[in-house]
Amino acid sequence: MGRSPCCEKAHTNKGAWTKEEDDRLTAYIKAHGEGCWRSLPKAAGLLRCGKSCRLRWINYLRPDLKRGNFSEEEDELIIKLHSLLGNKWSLIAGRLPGRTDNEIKNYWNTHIRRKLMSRGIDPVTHRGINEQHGSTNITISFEAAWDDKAKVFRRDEPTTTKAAAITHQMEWGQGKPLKCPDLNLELCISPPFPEEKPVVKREAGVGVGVGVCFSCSLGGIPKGSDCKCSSFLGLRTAMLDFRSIEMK
DNA sequence: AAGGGAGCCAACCGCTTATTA
DNA sequence: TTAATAAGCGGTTGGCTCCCT
Repeated sequence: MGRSPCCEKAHTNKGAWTKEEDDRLTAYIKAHGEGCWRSLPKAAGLLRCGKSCRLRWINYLRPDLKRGNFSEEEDELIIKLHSLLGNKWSLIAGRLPGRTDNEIKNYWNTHIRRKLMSRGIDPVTHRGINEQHGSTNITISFEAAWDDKAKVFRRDEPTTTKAAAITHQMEWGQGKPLKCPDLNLELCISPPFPEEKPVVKREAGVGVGVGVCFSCSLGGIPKGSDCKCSSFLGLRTAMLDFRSIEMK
């Protein structure tokens, strides 16, 4: 059995939105807010799929959208974020107020990719096109136990099945090192430790300070305002604080 | 002026993840 | 615990516009 369709295809419009449809959708959301997308089209008197309404609102009608050309600062921020996050457009968009994931994705594919190529940088790996790739091992391990009361992972306790499940969910190898030709890093992610200062590890004469928050450090949101440092990469399964990522 | 190709972007599709019963 | 459903996400497509020949 396949998934049931999100809407009745036979009675829905497709393709470009008309002015009237836009007005209806905008008026409805202004009056009732963003609620259940599935039931919205009927309630708003639109012959559209809920999914289509959601997309139209998020990508085009939302009043807080910036629109217009990307600034040089936005360009550089997108490049930085992409080098850290890859094609996680929604996460990148979250750091660029007024921009949507779709807009950034399109902009990346049409402008930035070419811009990087012209600089001799591979847009996928963010390394020089002519650079030789070295081999890399990435090992991610959790040494923590899940505290069900506090809903947090606690360090310095034996690894639990839940911690192992997260490793599995991240698809980073079930304990086996992941070979990645594009990075020369060995990473070790451990759970957050609120009172602890950011970890700085030095090895082979190279110090890596990693008290990093995307919002604060990359300039998206002023520190202390709306910054939610603890929701690292949107991972909700466990509270992974980027401050606790150790690099060696 | 017309035809064709390239670029751009809105919208769709299908998959994954989260939530609910 | 499991299945069904809803929402979210990223890749892809299709159509419009612009530019070049």
